[in-house]
Amino acid sequence: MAKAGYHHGNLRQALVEATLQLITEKGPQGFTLSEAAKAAGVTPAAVYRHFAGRDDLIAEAARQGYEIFAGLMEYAYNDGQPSALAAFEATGRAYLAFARRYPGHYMAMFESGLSVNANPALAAVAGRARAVLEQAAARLSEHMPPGRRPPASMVSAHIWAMSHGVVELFTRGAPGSRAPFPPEELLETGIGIYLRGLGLLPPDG
Amino acid sequence: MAKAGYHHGNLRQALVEATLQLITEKGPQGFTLSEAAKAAGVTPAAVYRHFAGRDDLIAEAARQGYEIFAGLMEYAYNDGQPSALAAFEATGRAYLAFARRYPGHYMAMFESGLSVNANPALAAVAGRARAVLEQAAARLSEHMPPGRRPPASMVSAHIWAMSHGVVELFTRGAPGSRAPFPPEELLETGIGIYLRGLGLLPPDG
DNA sequence: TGTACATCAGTGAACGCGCGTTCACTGATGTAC
DNA sequence: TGTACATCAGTGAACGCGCGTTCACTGATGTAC
Repeated sequence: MAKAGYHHGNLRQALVEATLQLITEKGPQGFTLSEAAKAAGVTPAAVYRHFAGRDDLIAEAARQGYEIFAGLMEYAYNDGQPSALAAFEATGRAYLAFARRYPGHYMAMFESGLSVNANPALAAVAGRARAVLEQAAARLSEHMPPGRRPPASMVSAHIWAMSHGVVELFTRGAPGSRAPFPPEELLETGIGIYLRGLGLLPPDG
Repeated sequence: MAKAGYHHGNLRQALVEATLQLITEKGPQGFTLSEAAKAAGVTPAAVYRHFAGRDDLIAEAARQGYEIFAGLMEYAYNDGQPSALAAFEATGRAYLAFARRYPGHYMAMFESGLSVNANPALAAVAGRARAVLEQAAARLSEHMPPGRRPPASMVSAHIWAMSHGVVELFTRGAPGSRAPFPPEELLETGIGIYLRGLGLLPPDG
C-alpha cells in the first residue's frame, strides 16, 4: 500500500478512498480536489492522470458504492429464501446496514446531487441495485390477493423512501436529532406495520 | 422593494431571499457569500452588517423555513378536525406541499447539515413543527387498541421518514429518478397502507 | 546479467481567479432645535 | 421651514489564501536485446 516513492502504486484507488473519507467528514460538496490529493499524499496535478476533475472523483466513489450496495442487497435477498417475506425484510435491514457501514459511499450516491443517468457505468450498476429491491417487492406481491395488490414498483418505492428517510433523519445528528429510537428499530417496526397494512403479516403480530 | 439608492432598505431580507434562490439552484453548499451579496445587488462587505457569515445566512433561511413549515402543519392539522385520521393525512399532504413550494427552505432545513440545536431560535421553531406531527400521531393513537399501539413518537417518526424519503428520492431528478409514480400519489398510498397496518383503516379500503 | 531506451506517473512552478474578511470612508436618512 | 448634527448602512480598496488547471519536467519502472 505505502510504496513511498516517486510512483504511488495505486493512486487511483487511494484518491477514491481519500474522497470517501472527506465526504464522510465534510459532505459531498464540502471538500476540494486539492484536499483529496493532499490526503492521498500527492500533488493536485497528479489527480488529472486518473480523473477528469472533482465530479469525476465523486462519480467513481458513487459507482463503487452502488457496486457494494447491489452486492449486499443481492446477498441479503438470497433469492427469496427462506421466504419472500423474510428475504424482503432482510433487504430492509441490509439497506440500513449499508448506510451505516459505508457513509461516504452512501452520501456520494444519494446526497451529492450527481446525475446517475449522466454516467452509463453508474446508471447500469444503480439499475442493478434497484432491480433487487423491485424483485423482492414483486415476489412479495404474489402472496397478496390479486385484486387489491399495489404495483410491485410502488411497494419497493415505499420501502426505499422509508429506509432513506430513516437514514437521513435519524442516523446522523440530524434535525429530528433527539433520535427517539434506534434507527434499526424504527425501520423494522415501520416496515412491519407497512407489511401488516398489505395483509402480509397477521393483524396483531 | 427596489429603493435603488445608497441604502438598500431591506437588505437583510433581500439577502435571505437571494440565499434561498441560490440554494434552490446549487444546493446549500454550492454557493458563496459573495454570490449572495451580488444577487442582492450589494458588496460582499455589506453582508456583515446583518449576518455573521455564510452559515448564519443559511441558518436564518432555515429558521424562516421552519416558521412557514410549522404554520402550514398547524393549519393542515386544524386541531384534529374533522377527525384525527383526516387531520393526520392532511399533515402528510402538507409536508410534501411544503417541500415542493419552498425547495430552498426545505434544503436549508434538511440538507444543509446545519445543527438545529446550535441555534436556540432555530431549535425552538423546529420543536414547534415537530410537536404538531407528534400531536397528530398521539391523537391518532387514541383510536387504537391500547395494548398494541406503538408510541406516538414512533408513529410520527415513521411518517416523517417516509415523507422525507419521498421528497428526497422522487421529488427531484434524483437516483430513483425514473419516478414511477407522482410523489403525491406515492406518499398518499404509502401512508394509507401504513395506517391500515395500524388498524386505523379497514383491511381492504 | 547488463545496458539502452521507451513509457508514463507524479512533480513543482506558474497562472489567473474568486473567496472571506477588515477597514477607514462616504453619503443617505432621521431628528433636535 | 430650515439648519446642524448624529447615526449607521453600504462602499471600495486591500489583504492573504487556496483553488483548479496547464505545462515542461523528472525520475521510477518495465522491456527489448
